[in-house]
Amino acid sequence: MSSYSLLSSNSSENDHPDDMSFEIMDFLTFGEHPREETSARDQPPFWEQSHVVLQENSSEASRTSGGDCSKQVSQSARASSSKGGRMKVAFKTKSELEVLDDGYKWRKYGKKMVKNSPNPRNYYRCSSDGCNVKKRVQREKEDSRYVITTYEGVHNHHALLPASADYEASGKDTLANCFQESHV
DNA sequence: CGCATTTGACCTGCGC
DNA sequence: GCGCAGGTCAAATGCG
Repeated sequence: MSSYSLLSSNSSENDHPDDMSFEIMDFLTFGEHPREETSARDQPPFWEQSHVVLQENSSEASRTSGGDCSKQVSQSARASSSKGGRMKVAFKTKSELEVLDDGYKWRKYGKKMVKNSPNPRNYYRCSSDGCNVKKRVQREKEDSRYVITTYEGVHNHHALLPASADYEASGKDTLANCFQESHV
């Protein structure tokens, strides 16, 4: 896995540092852009939505994303089709939790210590039948407050958990909610 | 008891 | 061909 690298964060501004449950620091996409293929779907995964948003508003990302979720996007997405095949999305978040609630149910299937990092990498698979989307979660070595999450593949189903509705009611933040807010 | 997590073993790809 | 590193499997374990 050396076909990409995370963009460094340029942003030092933080509108609501004390309110932050996490910040979205970097966001990258890989492989085919799913928008054309999945345009018929009424509810694409949140990162696809955000990918579109961030690409279209790349220069405005940092100021359009400081909404109710108190999240901040410091760097916009970069698309690549060099690898072809499976869609990959990677982003860095500031969070105490490693597993951010994105509305899908994940099953952990592996954990590995990686070279050049004191933090282990965790491997998750979508637990829905027939959906082989995977994600890797690893804390950044320089600053373990940041979590690097890489999604691989595209869900062939809707979110298992009604994250938006449930968490809206409880006032709890989710990645999905944040991106929804950013989208407006 | 069923399901999720843990964790060591195994597999695979890549560089030398 | 060998060794290393990353990724996955699956038995053991824990928890609700």
